[in-house]
Amino acid sequence: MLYFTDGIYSSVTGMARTYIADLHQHVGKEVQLHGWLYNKRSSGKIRFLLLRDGTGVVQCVVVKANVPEQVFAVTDTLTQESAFSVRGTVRADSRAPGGFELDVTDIPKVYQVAAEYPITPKEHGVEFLADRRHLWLRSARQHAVLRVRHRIIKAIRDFFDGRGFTLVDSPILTPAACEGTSTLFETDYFDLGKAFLTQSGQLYAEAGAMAMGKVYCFGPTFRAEKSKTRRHLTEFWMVEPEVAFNDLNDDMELAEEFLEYIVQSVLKDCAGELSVLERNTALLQNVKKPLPRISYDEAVEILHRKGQPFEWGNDLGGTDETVISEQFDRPVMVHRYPAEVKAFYMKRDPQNPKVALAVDVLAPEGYGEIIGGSQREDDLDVLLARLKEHNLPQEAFEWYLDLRRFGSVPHSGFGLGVERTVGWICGLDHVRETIPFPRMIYRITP
RNA sequence: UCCGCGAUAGCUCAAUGGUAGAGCAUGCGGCUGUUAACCGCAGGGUUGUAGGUUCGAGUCCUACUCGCGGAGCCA
Repeated sequence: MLYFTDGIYSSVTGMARTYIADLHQHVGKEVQLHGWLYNKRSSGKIRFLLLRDGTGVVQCVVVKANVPEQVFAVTDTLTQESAFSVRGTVRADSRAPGGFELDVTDIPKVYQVAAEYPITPKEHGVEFLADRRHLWLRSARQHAVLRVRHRIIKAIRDFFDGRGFTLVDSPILTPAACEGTSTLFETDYFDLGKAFLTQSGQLYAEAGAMAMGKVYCFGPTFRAEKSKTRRHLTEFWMVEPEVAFNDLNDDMELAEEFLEYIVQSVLKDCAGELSVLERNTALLQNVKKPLPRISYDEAVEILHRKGQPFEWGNDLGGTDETVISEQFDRPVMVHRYPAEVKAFYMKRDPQNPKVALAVDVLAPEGYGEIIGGSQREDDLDVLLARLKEHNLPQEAFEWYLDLRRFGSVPHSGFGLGVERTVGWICGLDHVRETIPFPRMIYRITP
């Protein structure tokens, strides 16, 4: 990848700016880099400055005999995270982790000498780092996670955009609970009463699908549940495709192609990042369609065979999901859940009205549910009955019911949780590292 | 809301109920190839808060606060 070694000039020296990731193109030439001091080592008359610029880290070697006295003196004033620019000659060196070093000729500008930096090269606890998330983002590990996250989001957009989907954004402020189940964040909304932060864009995506055929919405989602686990955030990102005339099987096919596309894109473009994260990619290589499909009934059989206490009719818990996913070498799709544990809008299976035409995709290695989807109930009268059963106010859903009054068709869709997907692909032990500024029940800063 | 674990130097952690310690970071000094560099010296503490037991509490007891993990709920 090229990082714009283009016409951007330093106002200080009039010399083109070069990025560390592009150094391989400049071996033997003089370049000027701009960045921050990542770490420093010294040995008498030689200084090793580790410079990071967002694209990588390079060791800059300052030899006392080779630079003016004041340049050498400047190196002793630079503290960790001080910002400066450095000029020198690029040299390939097998000892360097990145393969290249810079033989420094000048330090033309020191932007700022940083105050004592709290995050040292040694280990820190999670609370300490979380309090300084805005600085923690500068570390190599966090760079890798954020780059993978970026690549995943790009893959999501490329996948749908390349298949004729239209992005139809759903609102974040909504008048009522979408599904009536979760606890939502509430706020005053002028003279119109209460408003809630959305827990899902799905109902609006259905309206989009009836208008445009194939749509997806992609935005932040909010849950006020007091969930306190490594898989939960109060604010997270979800992408929700919705397709008119798709049944449950079409939905599962879309989901497996989608997951394959995301994972293979990351494997292809983020090998360096996954290496920094020490991620074993063997299982990720397996993520290709077809993904195994089992019914909820078969999932219950697996649990019983593995000695897991479980009663038909319950939803799968975190441990149950892990036990099931351990039986497979790639994500597994579990379909046809008991209708009673699922949302009101899911269509029941005509073959067995006790189950809903729903599907959850469970990621391997205990990362849990990354996709939840279903075929939607498209019959007006059935939907009206479901609203009553769930004690939901019909008037709040009139617009949604209109979708069944004016050209109702079978349709289906699903939602993918971005943070869980990032956590799974990166092999992280907590979703709080998958988003730049995580929001959890006991943390809203920084 | 429930269950479990934890809180000691800026950070990560030690310390049988008997004088509060180390590594890193910081400051000073040394070293021309260091890779979380190394070597020497120095500064740095109301042991989360409030009570209690004891001749004596970082250590034992009670309550509280905050955090972490899990359950429930969910992506």
